[in-house]
Amino acid sequence: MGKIRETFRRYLSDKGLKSTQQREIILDEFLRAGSHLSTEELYLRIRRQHPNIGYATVYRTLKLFSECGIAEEHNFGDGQTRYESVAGEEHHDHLICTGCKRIIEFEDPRIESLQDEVARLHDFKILDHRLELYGLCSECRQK
Amino acid sequence: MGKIRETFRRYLSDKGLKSTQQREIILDEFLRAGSHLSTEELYLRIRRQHPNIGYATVYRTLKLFSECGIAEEHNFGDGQTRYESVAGEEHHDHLICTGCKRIIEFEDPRIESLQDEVARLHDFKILDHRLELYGLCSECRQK
DNA sequence: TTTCTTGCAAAAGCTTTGCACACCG
DNA sequence: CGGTGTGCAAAGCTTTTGCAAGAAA
Repeated sequence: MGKIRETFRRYLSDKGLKSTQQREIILDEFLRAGSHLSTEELYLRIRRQHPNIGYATVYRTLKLFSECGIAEEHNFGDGQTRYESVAGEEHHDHLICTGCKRIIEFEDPRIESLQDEVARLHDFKILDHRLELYGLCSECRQK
Repeated sequence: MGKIRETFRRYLSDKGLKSTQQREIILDEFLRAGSHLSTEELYLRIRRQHPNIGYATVYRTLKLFSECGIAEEHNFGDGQTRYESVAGEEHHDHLICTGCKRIIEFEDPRIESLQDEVARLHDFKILDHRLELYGLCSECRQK
């Protein structure tokens, strides 16, 4: 079984929560679909195959994913919360093209370590961070 | 006259917009009040002295500030848009204490230049960016 | 059974807009 | 005057929640 599924199921049982068909279906689709989906986008995808699953369930399940650490919430400024699977991979940040809305992930350990340094300077304990670069990709600049 | 007021007035006249009492009052209070205010917070402050100024006017005026570059919109994840005055000062980023909600500004040119490097690598033209470090300040850690 | 979940619909927040009247240039 | 701005209230959106019926343990 996938590591993520395992993490999720363990979280549920640890908390006395239940494993349900809906949660499995939502997790499947969440993992299958690309990253950075909004609640609504995921809901619409799921509804194709499972029209009886409600928006609230998707919403609540995504919160669960976030709580147990298999997904991260993001807010790219379009007024929708987006979720991204964190498949045990390295942390990464985002380049966001304001033209075509494309989201590119990147990762730079040098930036991370400078962040740690800033935090030390201010006697801060960093729990999370986000770095987003907004701009235009080469294609959109040509238009 | 302050540089910011001048910028704002020039923007208005360039666009054929009008300078009004309300806009002046809102700008005054915006500059006087600390940074990182939400629309509502600013509205409440203004209402003390000017109970007849409506929320919508504050909202629309903040948008104007943002358009003409004297304010920046932020979203720190609490569901409210916040505005910060950019008094011609250096760009800076934010350390946000999730305990006491305090917001500390910082600035690190080394991080900025690494960001530029990342953008170059992906053939991106950066128009804006944001870096936010969430965590606990020393006081909140002691509790 | 007992407790947790679900789906629906409704409530909440915050943001945005329509409109009639007021004001600026 | 003509066009823009204001204030109010209402509409829009997304996110949350209450509740009765349904499913897991």
